[in-house]
Amino acid sequence: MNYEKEKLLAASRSRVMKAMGHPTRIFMVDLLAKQDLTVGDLTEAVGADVSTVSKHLSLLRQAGLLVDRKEGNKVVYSLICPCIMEFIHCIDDVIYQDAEKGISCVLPGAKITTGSGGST
Amino acid sequence: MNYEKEKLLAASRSRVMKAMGHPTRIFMVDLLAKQDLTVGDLTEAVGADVSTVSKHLSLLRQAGLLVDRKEGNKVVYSLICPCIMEFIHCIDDVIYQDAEKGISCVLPGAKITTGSGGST
DNA sequence: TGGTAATTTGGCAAATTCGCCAAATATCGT
DNA sequence: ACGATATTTGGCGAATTTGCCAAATTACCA
Repeated sequence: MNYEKEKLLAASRSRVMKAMGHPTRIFMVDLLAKQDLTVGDLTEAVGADVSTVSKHLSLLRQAGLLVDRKEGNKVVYSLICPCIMEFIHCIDDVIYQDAEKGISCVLPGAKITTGSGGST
Repeated sequence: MNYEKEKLLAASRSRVMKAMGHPTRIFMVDLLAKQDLTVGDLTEAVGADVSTVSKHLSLLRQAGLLVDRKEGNKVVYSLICPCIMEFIHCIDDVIYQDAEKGISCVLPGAKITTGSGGST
């Protein structure tokens, strides 16, 4: 089989995934899920150069995840699709499972039985 | 605020996202959502070098998205978390919205109202 | 045991991404 | 209009990713 359509779809999907495949970018998406924020706000939260943050935001906007609007002096960014966070919580499930396997252990509240405690 | 926890979480999330942030890799995840497949099967479907596919699969496994098992001569890969596909379908929503804005237009069956008729 | 098929690993060049600085742009307040 | 604040863009070196080839590894079968 050729999988032409599937590959095109995969290309589009991967673009959106890749947009979120960066710590700073998904961190900002997380913040924006709670409230709209200006570039300045996000810059302070992220703790990187403004230009870096601006470029990350631009990338997320191009991926179709964010919209921006001008408010006086500032630019306010908003998350477009509320379902994104549901989606991200699904990812968290994967992380939990990883954690159980000892791959990573960073989810707040994750109950990791490290140490010699026998897994069944 | 410091956002320490949030940043750690973001790092984990971005790892999983990044794993799917590649056309070939998310294409394989899509295929594996329908049925388990061997490296050989996937290599044929993808159309790249076996070693390339193997490395992609290894990366997805390390991200906690796939598991592999040996069956005789071959290695069979399976998608761990069924919810991944729901997650991906949420991404598709973003793509649809992008398409409406003319950003991209690749979803099969997407109804894009550009002025001129496009593909059949 | 030798040969074959299936998969993984090492290595390397090309391509892409990342983050900072400096400069440009836009808007506000006076 | 001028200076200050907020954001974007250009550019560059550093780091990472990607994909192919060749070689190593593993399991099957005669």
